[in-house]
Amino acid sequence: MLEKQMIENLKKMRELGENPYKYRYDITHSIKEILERPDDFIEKEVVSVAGRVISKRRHGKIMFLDIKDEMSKMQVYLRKDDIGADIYEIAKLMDIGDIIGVKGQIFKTKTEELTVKSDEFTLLSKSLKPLPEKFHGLQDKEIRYRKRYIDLIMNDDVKAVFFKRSEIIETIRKILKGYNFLEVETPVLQPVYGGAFAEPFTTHHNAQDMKLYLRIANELYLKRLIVGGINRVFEFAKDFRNEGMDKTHNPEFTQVEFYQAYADYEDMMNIVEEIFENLVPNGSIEYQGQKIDFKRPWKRIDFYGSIKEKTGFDIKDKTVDELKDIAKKLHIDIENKKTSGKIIDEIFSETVQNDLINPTFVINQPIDISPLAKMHRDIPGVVERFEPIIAGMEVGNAFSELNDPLEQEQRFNEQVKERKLGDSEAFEFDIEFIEAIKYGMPPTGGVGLGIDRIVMILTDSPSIRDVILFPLLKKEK
RNA sequence: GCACCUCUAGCUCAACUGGCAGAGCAACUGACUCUUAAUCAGUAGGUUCAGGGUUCAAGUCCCUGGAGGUGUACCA
Repeated sequence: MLEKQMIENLKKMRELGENPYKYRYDITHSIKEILERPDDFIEKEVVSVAGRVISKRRHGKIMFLDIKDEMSKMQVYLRKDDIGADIYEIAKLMDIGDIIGVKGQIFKTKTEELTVKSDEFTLLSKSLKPLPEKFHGLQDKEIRYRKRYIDLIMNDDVKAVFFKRSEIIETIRKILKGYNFLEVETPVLQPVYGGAFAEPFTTHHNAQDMKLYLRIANELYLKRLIVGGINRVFEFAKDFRNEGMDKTHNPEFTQVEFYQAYADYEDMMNIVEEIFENLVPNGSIEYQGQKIDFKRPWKRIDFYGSIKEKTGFDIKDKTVDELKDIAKKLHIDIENKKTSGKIIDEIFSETVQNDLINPTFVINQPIDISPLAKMHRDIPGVVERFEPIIAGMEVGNAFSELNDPLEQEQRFNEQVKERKLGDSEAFEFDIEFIEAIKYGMPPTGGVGLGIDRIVMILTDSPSIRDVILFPLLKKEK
């Protein structure tokens, strides 16, 4: 009904000789600029601003509007006597949601509100769908995610999250570029997937009649570039994992991975700390009611050691049956976990991970859950690896990269075995990657950081869907 | 995947143990030249997510399906 009325208003505008969809409009100032230093504008230069009408108060021959541009909103005062009777007729046909431009001086009303006194009024784009009610805004989560544009129109804090997201990515990029890392692009479509434990999405290339996977990670390609002599390399990558969705998982998500030749995992911990030092300049933030302190150096805890400390059990060098027994004693459900690596990992996340609120590097993970990491130089059975944990969330993964091709070959073979034992997430054997590192890969440190989770933490968002503009939803039926 | 919850006007929400489907905002008509959740008078607006069942009677109870949320599983 309302839509019918809005189309009716559009028609009436056309009958009055108005084109309701203009081509351009000269804006002299953003509303934000005017609000920031009002004294420079009040009763001074003529400004023109443009934005969406979000509310309308008509009083006979005058009207007040609130318009909103990208960042801010401001009141507009329209007088029939100022803009002319013809234009005032157009203004009367304007609906909430229409996009307009106004030109005039800034003044303060009796109630001290900064207002544009419009001498010229231009309807720039007629809307034909009613916006949600102004006071309660848009609450329905389904509409907010499915039609994010309405969410952005109505909810300023949502817009702020995505501006912040862009800022975070820019900060990371700037730091890496500052250290002469080269930004590259590597394939999303991969004939062999690898670099992480996950189920891939599969697709098909018709012309080549070839099965392809959407990447679950870009690690093995970036390492090829290290082999090729690009000594510092990074990529902001959309990765895809064919798995369940929850507060911290979306099937497509963003990671930044970076690799530095001649560095080890200690060096990479320093860069990660530096990145967060820049992302959180005042040293601490609050996330979901908990204070998080980012001051360097971050706490480091040993993978096996922290489990022992927490539970009293030393789970290193145990058989699968012994591990199952320990898990049982700790009341951890490991029904679906078959390999010792999976059980160990589960014990860790159930006992230690959730309590790590302040940024912590969990270091020296077991070798059997780290097929791309180099063995620890001193401690047998573990690798040189760290996972940064913040607010109980794993926000990254990093190692001194394994560059011994024969050992890598062996590790892939282990994965193939696990795959045969039923672990559908175990690696495929990537023979081309082995070939690449056979040409010689320098010692290298590498890091992957989960951008979405980092944005969640820095914007105090409880769900990954709040930091992804268009999170995956089922098709509407 | 499983469990629980939700789905009513464009939006935000009501409707008792089954008994005429309602309000505010938005919209429409009229009044109003400093209002701001403008005000005042009036008007209109519904496949109650879809389909089936029980009943004299279903928004409400039952079944099937859909979408969303929360938790859990999976997921490094």
